[in-house]
Amino acid sequence: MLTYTEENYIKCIYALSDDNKKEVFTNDLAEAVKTKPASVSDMLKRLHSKKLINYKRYKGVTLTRSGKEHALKIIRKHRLWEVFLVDKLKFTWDQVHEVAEQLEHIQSQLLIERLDEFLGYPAYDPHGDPIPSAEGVMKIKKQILLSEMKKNQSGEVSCLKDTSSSFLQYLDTLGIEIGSKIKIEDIADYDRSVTVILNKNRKIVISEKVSTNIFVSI
Amino acid sequence: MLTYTEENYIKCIYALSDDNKKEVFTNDLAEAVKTKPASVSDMLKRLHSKKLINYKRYKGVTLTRSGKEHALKIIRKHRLWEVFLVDKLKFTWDQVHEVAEQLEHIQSQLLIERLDEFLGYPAYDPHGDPIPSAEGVMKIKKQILLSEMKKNQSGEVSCLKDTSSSFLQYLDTLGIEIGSKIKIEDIADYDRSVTVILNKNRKIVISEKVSTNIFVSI
DNA sequence: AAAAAAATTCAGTATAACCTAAATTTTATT
DNA sequence: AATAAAATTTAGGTTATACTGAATTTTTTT
Ligand SMILES: [Mn+2]
Ligand SMILES: [Mn+2]
Ligand SMILES: [Mn+2]
Ligand SMILES: [Mn+2]
Repeated sequence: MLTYTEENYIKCIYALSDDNKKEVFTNDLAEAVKTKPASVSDMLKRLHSKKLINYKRYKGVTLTRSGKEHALKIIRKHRLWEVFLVDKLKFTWDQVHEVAEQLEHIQSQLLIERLDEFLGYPAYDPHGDPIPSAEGVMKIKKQILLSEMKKNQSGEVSCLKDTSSSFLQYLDTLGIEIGSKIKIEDIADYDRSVTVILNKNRKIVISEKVSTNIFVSI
Repeated sequence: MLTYTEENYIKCIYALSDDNKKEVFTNDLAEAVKTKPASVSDMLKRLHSKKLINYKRYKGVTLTRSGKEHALKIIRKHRLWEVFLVDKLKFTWDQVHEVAEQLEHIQSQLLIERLDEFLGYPAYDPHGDPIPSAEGVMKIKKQILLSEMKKNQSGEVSCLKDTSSSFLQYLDTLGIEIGSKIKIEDIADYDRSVTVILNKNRKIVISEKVSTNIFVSI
């Protein structure tokens, strides 16, 4: 059984490793878990002795098979709880993350199975992120960043890179949500801001900072 | 903010104090939280310094106003989650306690308000225990132990003193649930076992060990 | 009132998780 | 290749929680 903190490290390593494809480095991890590199080194030793990570001093870490399984379980729980909060308890998409951070650590196989069933086996969370199956399989959607789209290209908002409250609330004011139809009308050379036709009926201008945080399926 | 363990102590003190009417003693508390009296003494000092308990060495403890408020909030969360698990996720009444022990520590005002609303503001949990209001008011039902009923007296099963899985599962085999109609047909002098008419159509015999763990409203 | 038993506290130990500062290793630059 | 810079680890220490065994205080029994 992992401690609360160990679970957070594992989850973080998975997130920073891009589905366990890249090594994760101590300083990046320290920043992500809001602690000091020295503390991370301590923890990496622990995680290694528990066979959750592959670890060679100074060389960065990856998750072992077991570590990745743990990570996907926690992500599954986090995202299912987010769906619960939005669909059943009428939370807004910017209110769910903090609570889900706590709920993801609840230990009960039965609970999460039944929750999944109760929610109708959702495939995506409120921010468009895919929910891993009970077997630990997560299918990645084909999607590109809005900032990478060409003029006149169309698509549908599928997922958000930044899920901070402030970003989500700003999207609310813009009227952008998961599933919104997008067509690129123009891209300004000067600042890379894009003019977008939203849901075929509204024209809005999006800064580069925003367009690099929105994924679109095309 | 209280730690997980502090919350468990506070809840336990409340439970052992019979709604804060009696002092609670170190050894009893140690047994209840499954630790050593020496550890309890440590914790009592901490809880005292946080002004959650009234504490005089060797004299037992009671909760302060603030301590009691905390206790009732935790109990409220525990029981609301139990209702959720049974009503929405099809848990049986003997499966909920362990998970609720974890869920009761989730910190979110909004979550518990919305959960309460989602469940339709239930007054009782699956074991018949009253759910404190958001303001911390818990109304005690008028009820007596089945073992204290007289011959020919009638009533309705309202609450269970023992909520262990084994007891609840035994009640399942007897066909007893919250709301079951009860009439005392006979009481054996020899072992205090009672013969009961259940729901006006079935006759069962109940040992004293069982009858002292069932509350009945009359 | 003294002795025995029970309850409680005190003193010391262990573990998880963190920190700062210093040392080491790797990488980048001259 | 030598030096400088950056990244990482190690060393040593702190705080919070919770444990055990010994000492102390209170209560009960004789
Ligand atoms: Mn989230
Ligand atoms: Mn999410
Ligand atoms: Mn319970
Ligand atoms: Mn209950």
